[in-house]
Amino acid sequence: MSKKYYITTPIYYPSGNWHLGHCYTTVLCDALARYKRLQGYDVYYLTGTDEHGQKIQERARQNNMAPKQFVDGLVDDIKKLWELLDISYTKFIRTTDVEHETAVQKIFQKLYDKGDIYKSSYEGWYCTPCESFWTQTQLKDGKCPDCGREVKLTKEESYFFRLSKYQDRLIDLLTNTDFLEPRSRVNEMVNNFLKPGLTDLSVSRTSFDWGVKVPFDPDHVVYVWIDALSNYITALGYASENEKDFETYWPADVHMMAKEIVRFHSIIWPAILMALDLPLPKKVFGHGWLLFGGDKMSKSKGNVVDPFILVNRYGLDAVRYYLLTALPYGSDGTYTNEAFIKKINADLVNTLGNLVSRTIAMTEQYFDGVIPAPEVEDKEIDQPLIDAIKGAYGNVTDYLEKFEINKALEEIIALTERANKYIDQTTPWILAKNPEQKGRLKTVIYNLCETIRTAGVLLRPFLTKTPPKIFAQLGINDEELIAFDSAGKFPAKLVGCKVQKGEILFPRLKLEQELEELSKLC
RNA sequence: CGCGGAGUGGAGCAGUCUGGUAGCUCGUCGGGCUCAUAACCCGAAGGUCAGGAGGUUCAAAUCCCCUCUCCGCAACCA
Repeated sequence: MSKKYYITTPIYYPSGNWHLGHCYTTVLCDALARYKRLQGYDVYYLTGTDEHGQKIQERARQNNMAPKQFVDGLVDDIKKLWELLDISYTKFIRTTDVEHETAVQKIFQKLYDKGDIYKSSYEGWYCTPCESFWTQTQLKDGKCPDCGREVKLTKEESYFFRLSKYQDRLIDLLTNTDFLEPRSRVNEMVNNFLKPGLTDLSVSRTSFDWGVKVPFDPDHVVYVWIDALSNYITALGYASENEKDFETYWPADVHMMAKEIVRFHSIIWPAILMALDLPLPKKVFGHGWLLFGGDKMSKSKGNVVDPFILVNRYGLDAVRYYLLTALPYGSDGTYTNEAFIKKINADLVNTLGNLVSRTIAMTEQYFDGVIPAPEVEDKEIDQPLIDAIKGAYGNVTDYLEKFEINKALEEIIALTERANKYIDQTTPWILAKNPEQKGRLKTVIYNLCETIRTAGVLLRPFLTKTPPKIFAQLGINDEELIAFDSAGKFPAKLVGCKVQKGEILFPRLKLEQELEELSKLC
């Protein structure tokens, strides 16, 4: 059996505005999943939706729909989005799946039987119009922080999870292992929540009923913590009659998410797993936010960028490329239409696309499209390019292992930049005029073809449309030549391949014109 | 003193952990080339690194202190 790799996105809350932020996390995981698959891992890639809760119930009511009916539509939308983005997930879990709901009840029961869940009550300030509970410290001037209206002291019965019991183990986990990355998030968690001391966690609600019923107390529904977080194991069949996938894939290799939910995944989730006596995930990674201009993307701010518009207009790979390069390790990044257009032009059009175009064109013109065997070398000029070709594979994989996706891609673009320079150094068009230089020209063309082959192979985890186009243009029929680890091998067996000029990989975008169009469309 | 992050040429960023006179991409200007998608290659101008005529040091963007500004987090927005 091959090595396994289990990667997850969070399960998204169907708020009705799927935007580039959701796309970021999901495309990021997709790239990692593809990367591991290409390396021969048995990959399980999970994504899904978190569909219970008061907000959904309310919004469904506003739309005169049953909650399930309401979320069904939103789930259809997001599935279409993932299809649009070529997301290669293994399973899409919904918290409304019967298997999930059943398993959640079993988990809740198990924790209760063990004594890690107990019944009690909590006091809070209740805002009737908002139907929300607030703690003393959350109140603004004694009023509801959301709407500013009066609140009244109310007592609500609830089941509690003994989170406090796991405090020491959690501190140890976060501070003494690399469970949580980036490291800066560890400080945040430890200083804000662990050091001050954990309090037990309310894990049921009676104020709404759109959720999983507590098995032994149907007035209560299981609150989000246990319902949503446990998707990572219920998706694999945990607490079902068939736990085969669970046995194969758990623990997760990485839970990927944006920074605002790191807390739940690095404190509450491990505690639940500890209580269930299950192995912990190997890694929780909290990436930054894709900001719009300087602001967080949100519907209320009206700055949501529609992924469908971008993909339809610029192609999937342009969008995937931008997303994957937009965020440095652990930090925030920005989306603007202008930055997007410029980045695509600079990297994909001018550098990568143009290199492929000119290389194929020269191979056709000088060698009738048949990739020649190298003959005459010029070590001083050739070696730096060959070193770059050979080195790229190791650099890219190193960055991927460290979740520095943007740098991995930079590495590939840098390779193509290097090849563009090589063309100027070797001036093939001059070599072509002198029959005595034919041998030298063969080597130059061969090296260039190798470069674009390597770039194409290395791009396979990130871009889904472009690599096959590059291989087709190179006339590659041999699977070996597109295998991921073949990227590190030079020379490969390209000699004799019949190149074929295809459509331009990425058409040039006119900045002014596109900005105008986009402002109309969005 | 709530916690965390950030403040570097016109824009966006790297460099700060392991101190030694600042680097990348885009833009601008000049040159070269013509295989290529007005693309490509080379070169230049432009910053003294938020502020403190602060501390440590032979030497600080880089370590310490203070101030200012911006952003995020504080029970469910990737």
